[in-house]
Amino acid sequence: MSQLKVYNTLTRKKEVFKPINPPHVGMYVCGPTVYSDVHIGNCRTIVSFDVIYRYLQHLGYSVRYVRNITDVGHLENDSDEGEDKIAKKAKLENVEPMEVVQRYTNGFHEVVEMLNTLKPSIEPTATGHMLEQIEYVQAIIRSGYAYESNGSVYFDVEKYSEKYNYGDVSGRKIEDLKNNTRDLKGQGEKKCPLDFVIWKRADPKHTMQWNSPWGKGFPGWHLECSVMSTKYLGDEFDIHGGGMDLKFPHHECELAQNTAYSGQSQSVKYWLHSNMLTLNGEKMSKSTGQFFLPKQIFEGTTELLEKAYSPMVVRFAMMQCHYRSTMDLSNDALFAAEKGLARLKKGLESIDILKDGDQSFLDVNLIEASLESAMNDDFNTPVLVANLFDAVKQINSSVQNEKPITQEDRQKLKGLFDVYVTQIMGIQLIESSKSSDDSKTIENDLIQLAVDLRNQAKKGKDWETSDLIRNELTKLGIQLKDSKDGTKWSK
RNA sequence: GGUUGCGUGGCCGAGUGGCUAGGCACAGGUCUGCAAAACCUGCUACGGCGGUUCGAUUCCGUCCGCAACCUCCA
Repeated sequence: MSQLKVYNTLTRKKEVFKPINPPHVGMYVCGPTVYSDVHIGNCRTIVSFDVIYRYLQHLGYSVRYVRNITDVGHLENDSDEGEDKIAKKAKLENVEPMEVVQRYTNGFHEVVEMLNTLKPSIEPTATGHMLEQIEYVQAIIRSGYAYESNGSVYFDVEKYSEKYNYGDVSGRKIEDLKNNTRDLKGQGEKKCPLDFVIWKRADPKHTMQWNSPWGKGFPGWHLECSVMSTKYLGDEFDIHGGGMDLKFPHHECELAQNTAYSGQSQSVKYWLHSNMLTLNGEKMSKSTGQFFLPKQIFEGTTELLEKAYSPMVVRFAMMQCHYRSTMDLSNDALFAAEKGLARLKKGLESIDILKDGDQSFLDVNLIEASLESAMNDDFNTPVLVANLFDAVKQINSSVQNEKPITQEDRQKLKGLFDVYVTQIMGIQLIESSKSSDDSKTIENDLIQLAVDLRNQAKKGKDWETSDLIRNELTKLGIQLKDSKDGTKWSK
């Protein structure tokens, strides 16, 4: 069996994955800031790490998956006047900040559930860890890497970089950062423009504020992830994930905070980053309005797409692209994914109609090895999918040529689909058969009646009538398929 | 401007120093009263120019184009 290799942003290499305390694995992924609807680009990251989570479990690891909800502290910008995103939204809509938080947290959960992602083991919130965050700030001040200034507390990047490397995650050099920092207004409280806020003074009008040793205020955005990851996973843990765009400054700051806090410079063993989703070649982004919402795809209510695509189709489209590559979302891509998914599904169904025999036409172990090695190569789902399609091709041609398969291999082959498609990629091939209510039964019976009538017409070679029925049913969105075994229909 | 990454056939997207994924689309075929669907077969690409090499799409250099980050974003 091959070993799992993961691409570590820190070393920019694929490394053999060795957990710190096997069989336990600690994984922290940056979740959403719940100040507006989650868009489909956000979802890609969640789905990417969902597959990673699922695969680690498949390998037998006991994973503690922590994903935060940012409900305070995320500023609009880095200046002193920078406003908290949630507070701003609450003011705008004249509601409680926690109302904003609750609404968009609910929306986020609803969408990621539709995309069939597993829930994290712990989903902590920033507001729920205020004491821990204040203590963390105090600890960093004690260690000498933070200073108070006018009621706010800043992380001292220059001091930090005397002993440690600031820039490891994003691959930056401190000199370059100094030279390229834009001049922002209102940075007077900082010793150096690179310093970042870990505790922010709140003015009296601010709706979200807590008492602290430095007066009333709220935590800086980067702080919560440091605090909550180490609280639940320890000062040293295995995987930290998030979107590429968080490398700098968010993850860079997080790592610096961790190190300053614990003196342990290897707080995270593997940094994993998923790439961006693009729309017409440009990054989806809330701040530029360049995005669409998941529901617009599921319901087909965006002009950029020709029709609606189900969450499973969207998820499958994501699987056909590696998590570290940018993925361009388009109607063509989704259309192709929809057709491909149907093909995969048909392939699975065809396993049942393969002929019994003493020998098998295909080597199931070989297929299994190909699926496993794809996933072990830094979670390469596109290759996994390609290998599955290879299997489908073999299945189809065997159905055609009536080649046999042993009972044992048949079960094993079906098992592979279940494990790799359903459990690891999280794609439901078989729709959960929702108990058909009465009206649906009647509908089905009526359709069957029309089909029967048409078949009677066909028997009498009354093509005019039979085509009329077929065409009218097509107009209603019902497709008829004639075959040797009779006529089947689908919606 | 700085940093990082990318540029693959009609489209989407893997990967590799020689054996040159996969899906969609397209073409031909099987099936069919005709369709549709399904299935089978076909379709040999890696931005330009140099270099290293027996051999490069893959390594190196350079040029062009694109993107991300450098300010909030998954």
